[in-house]
Amino acid sequence: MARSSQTQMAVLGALSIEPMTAYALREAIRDVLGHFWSESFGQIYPTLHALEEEGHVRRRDGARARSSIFEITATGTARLIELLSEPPQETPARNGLMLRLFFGRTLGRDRCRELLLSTRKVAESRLTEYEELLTRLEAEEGHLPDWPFIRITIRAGIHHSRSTIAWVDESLDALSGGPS
Amino acid sequence: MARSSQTQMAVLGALSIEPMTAYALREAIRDVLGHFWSESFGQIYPTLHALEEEGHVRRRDGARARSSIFEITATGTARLIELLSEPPQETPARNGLMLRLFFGRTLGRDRCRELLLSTRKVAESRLTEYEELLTRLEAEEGHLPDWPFIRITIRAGIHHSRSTIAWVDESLDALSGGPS
DNA sequence: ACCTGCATGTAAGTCGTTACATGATTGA
DNA sequence: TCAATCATGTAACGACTTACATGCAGGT
Repeated sequence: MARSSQTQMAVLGALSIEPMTAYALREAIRDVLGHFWSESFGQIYPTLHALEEEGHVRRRDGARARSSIFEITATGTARLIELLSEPPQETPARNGLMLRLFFGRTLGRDRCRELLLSTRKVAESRLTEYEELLTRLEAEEGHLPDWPFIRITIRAGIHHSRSTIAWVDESLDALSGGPS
Repeated sequence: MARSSQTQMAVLGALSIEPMTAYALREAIRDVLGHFWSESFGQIYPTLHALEEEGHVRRRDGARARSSIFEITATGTARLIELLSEPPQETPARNGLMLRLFFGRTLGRDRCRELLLSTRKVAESRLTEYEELLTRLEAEEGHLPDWPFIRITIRAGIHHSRSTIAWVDESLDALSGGPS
């Protein structure tokens, strides 16, 4: 239930795909889940130790103790399924862009336009990124059992970016005409 | 700059539209900004007091001291513009839905379908809500100078909900065929 | 007399980030 | 040998939420 189960979920999930060190874990979370998830450094180590004590992960000790590779255990997999089955808990909404636009009269039309333009730029580059990622992974990992699910998350990014771009264009139109 | 400027922005922004009590402020933030912003109770009072000390808001004292109506001052407006002009700071991504779908192989196809269906349901009811809100406010407040900006934020909700629905439908299609 | 809603606040605790501190390994 | 990267951890701090505590006003 409570107790930062969110971080546990991300850590166990990553290890369920492939065993790795804490350091690699952090990079995997940043690079692979980065588009929709983040964990800070200071969370990963304590969580990993807690999971180890509970027997949900274990060290697969190769020669050196200096860098331990963690792998998920059977109870860890059970725990992961349990966590994944909990309803996603919404983080409190905090959209700085919308807040600024909402008070756009005070901020001024020009600043709003700039905000919208830079939002568009970000959305466009994300869109390209997602599309390339999809093509590349489709070829490299298209046969893996995880792929259909990974694909869904990338498609979400694509849909979202496109809708952002459309909304920005509409909004810029709405803001033109009339002075500052 | 730092120091929970986000909360200050929301508070000053709300007061820039209309003076009100702390209590009303909390309700306004929940009801009006609720779709993209949230402030907890325990934040609003301290922030309001801090803003008062800095002279950015003042109490407009009617008869009773028991409920003070706060209004924004000239320096408060300046401060608000300053805050609104700062680039929106991204909150670290934490999308529980995507995390669960990403590990969908472990979670299981059926659970993923359920998740998607309930996401669709939420998106549909949001969409209806936004559309009704837009119609209603267009009539009631369509003439106010704040309206074009408020409208943009509602349209964002509409675009976003629609794109979510389209993505869900696509994903459900992708998940059908093949067993659990 | 009582309940609901308006109104104001505080305290404790969680969650999470950032910065700091340390050291091994590897390649140039 | 020196820099970059891999690797592990802690400590301090900040942001935010929840629960608690209090009391008034107005309607039934």
